[in-house]
Amino acid sequence: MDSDLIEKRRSQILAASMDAFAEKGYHDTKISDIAERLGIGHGTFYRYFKNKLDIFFAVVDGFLAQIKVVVEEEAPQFSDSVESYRSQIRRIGGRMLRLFMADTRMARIIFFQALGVDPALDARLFSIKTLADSMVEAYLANGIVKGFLRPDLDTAVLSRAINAMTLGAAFDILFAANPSETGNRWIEAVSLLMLSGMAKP
Amino acid sequence: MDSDLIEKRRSQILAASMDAFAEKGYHDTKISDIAERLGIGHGTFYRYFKNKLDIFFAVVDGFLAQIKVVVEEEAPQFSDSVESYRSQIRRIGGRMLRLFMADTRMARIIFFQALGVDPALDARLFSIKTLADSMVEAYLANGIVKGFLRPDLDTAVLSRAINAMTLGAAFDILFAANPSETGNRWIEAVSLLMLSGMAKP
DNA sequence: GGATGTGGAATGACGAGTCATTCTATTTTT
DNA sequence: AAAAATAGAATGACTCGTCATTCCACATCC
Repeated sequence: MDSDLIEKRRSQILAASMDAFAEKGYHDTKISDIAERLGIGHGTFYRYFKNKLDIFFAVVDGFLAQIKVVVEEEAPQFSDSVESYRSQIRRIGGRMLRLFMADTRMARIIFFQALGVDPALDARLFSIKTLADSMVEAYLANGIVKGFLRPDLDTAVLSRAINAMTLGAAFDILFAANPSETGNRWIEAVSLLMLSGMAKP
Repeated sequence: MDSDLIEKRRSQILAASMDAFAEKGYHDTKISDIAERLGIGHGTFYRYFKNKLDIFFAVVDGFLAQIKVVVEEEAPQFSDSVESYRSQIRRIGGRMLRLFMADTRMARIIFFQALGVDPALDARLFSIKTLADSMVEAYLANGIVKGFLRPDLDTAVLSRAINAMTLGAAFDILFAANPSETGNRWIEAVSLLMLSGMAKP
């Protein structure tokens, strides 16, 4: 009845599931593992979630929604110069990486488990990727229009390349001794690469 | 006795497994699926492979070995100028992408299935990544020494970033209408990005 | 004391791996 | 060269363990 309590239970189960999935992976996690972590019977689980896929979906989808928010919130702010673009890169990159740093479990699940469990989930991941790609591409197009980026850039490919680096950074951070320092190094190195390239001027 | 025939059977099973794994994924592929594709009894499978993990390992490891060869073969050739470095990027990138283009099934398996099946396999993937990272880093270090790359580059991070883009390219190619054209676009866009950056000069 | 929530035993589906048996091809015997 | 013997390759019914899911007896709360 008390929908507050129901919500509370649901999020307890969600949290325990995150631990379990991050630790042992989707297929090796039993419903009873999740229940055991909470000290509840595993039948109880089914009062709160339809089935195993349901909860995995909930776990992953919650995180994807957060990513989507970051991607979309940054969308409308276009810059006018290389300098403001650079600080934009830093800010968006920073937000994205902080998202991954905030919950190592989620990052682990996304990188190691999410793909290939269920077609619908794959599609979800894919659509976020596509969204991120087109957002980055819009930024590049803006830079070309405003005249501070080269006019001949292959924006479709470069936007994907940039997001690939973001993913690479998030992955790297997972194993870094000092995540936030590592994150900053990535942001600096990538923004330099993006704007100036590596060749000696 | 005839070890030729045994080898032949093994590779038939290997090929059928690749199809199956690429199509349905590791967990959803039954040994009987593989056998069915070949029109053999599933008991026969066990004459040629120890178990399910054994064949998955064989499939993935074969491909990883190919990647390793590409990575290692390119290692010793250091360039002296931006121009020769650029053509080096093109050549190595091209070889790598052709590897992924050559067998879409393998690329699918690597991206969607390989991770999280077995710790030993994860470790294998990881070690290839590390190898690739240090190879790219050696190239960057060479460029700095030779004086055609900026001396202040964060080579550790940038080498990872570059490999992340390579992976991004390979992934993109998987879904491209025209893979080889897409591959070339990636190579051009990334080599431009790497050397000159995107900012208008 | 009824309604609602909970635990964990019971169920059933599923699939990996085994093994006794059959089949086939090659070799040996007559 | 036909018949018999042998090796070893192929088969698939069967076993066995593993979970996801269901069900119901019991507890807890109003």
